[in-house]
Amino acid sequence: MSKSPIPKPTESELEILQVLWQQGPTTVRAVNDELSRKRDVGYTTTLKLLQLMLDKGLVLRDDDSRTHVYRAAVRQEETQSLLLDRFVEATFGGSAMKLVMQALGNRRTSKEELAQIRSLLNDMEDQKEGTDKATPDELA
Amino acid sequence: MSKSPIPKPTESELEILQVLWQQGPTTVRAVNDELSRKRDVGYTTTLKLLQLMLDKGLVLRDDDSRTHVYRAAVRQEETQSLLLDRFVEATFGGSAMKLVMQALGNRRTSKEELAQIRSLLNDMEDQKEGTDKATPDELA
DNA sequence: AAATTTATACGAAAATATTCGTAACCAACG
DNA sequence: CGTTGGTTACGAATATTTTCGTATAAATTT
Repeated sequence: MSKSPIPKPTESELEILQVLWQQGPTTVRAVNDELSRKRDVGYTTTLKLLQLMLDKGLVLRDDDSRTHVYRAAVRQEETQSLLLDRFVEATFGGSAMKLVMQALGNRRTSKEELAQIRSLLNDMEDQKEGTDKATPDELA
Repeated sequence: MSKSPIPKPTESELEILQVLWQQGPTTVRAVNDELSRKRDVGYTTTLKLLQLMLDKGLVLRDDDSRTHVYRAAVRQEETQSLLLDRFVEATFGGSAMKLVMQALGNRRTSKEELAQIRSLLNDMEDQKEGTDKATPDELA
C-alpha cells in the first residue's frame, strides 16, 4: 500500500474538511454557504480552495454533472491524529500528558465526559495488565 | 491596565518561545544554537524573528549590554491554552473531549501518567460535588 | 433566442510568514 | 591605529496562504 504523501491541510483547508466530514459529499455552493455562517468568504475563494485541495489529494470530486460534488479524501481521525501530533510537538514539546491535563483542567467538562474518560483509562490500564483479553471498547 | 492584544504566535515564533520558556532569558546566539540543533537556520533569521516578536509584544528585551537578552513576555501556560483552544476549535470542532480521547488513545502512555490523569479526574469530580468555593489546586 | 443566473477555470493580487544579505557598530586584539 | 570577529538593524527576496476578478460556458428564465 502506498503511504500518503498528502500534505498537512492549512487552516482554511481544515475548515473545509470539517464541513465535508460533517455533511458528506457536498457542492461548492453548499460548502461556501456553510463557511459563510461563520465568516465572510467569497464563492470563488471557496471554489479555488477546493480545487487546490483536489490537486493536493485532500478531496475527491465528482464532476459528472455540471455542479461538481466534492468529498473528503482523507479520513477524519487520521487527519486529526496527524495534526494532533504536530500540535503536541510544537506547543507542548511532545508531551501529550501536559496537553491532556490542560485540556481537562482548563474547561468545564461534564460528569458524563469525565466518566467516559475514566472508562477509557480503565481500558488502557487493563491492556497494560497484560491480561491479554480485554475487548477494546468502541467509544464515542 | 491594558489587556493583551498580543497575537497568536506563528509556528516559528512558538519554536522560539519554547526555547525561552525552557532556558529563561537568552541571547540571540543561544536561541539560534538551540534551534540549530533541530534544523538549519541562519543567525540573522533568528534575530529578525526575535525582533518581530518584540514588536508584537511576544518577548521582552534587555539591551543594556551590546548583546541583547530576550525573554518571553507571555506565560507558557497561558499561551498553550490559547493555542489549545484554537486548535480544538479548528481540528476537533470545539470538542476537547474528542481531542483528549484521541491524545490518550493514539499513543503509549505510561501507567504513571495514567494514574496522574486519574488523579486529576478525581479532583475534578470532587470539585463538582463539593462546596462552591473549592480551593483551586495547583497541579503538575 | 436573448437575457439572466449559476457554474468552473485560472491568473494574479493581497496578505502572511520566513529567510537572508548587507551595512553599520562596537569591542577585543595585535 | 587597523584588522578581525561578533553583534544589531533593516530592507528585501522567497515562500506560502488566502482572496478575488474576470473569462467562459451551461442551464434557466422571460
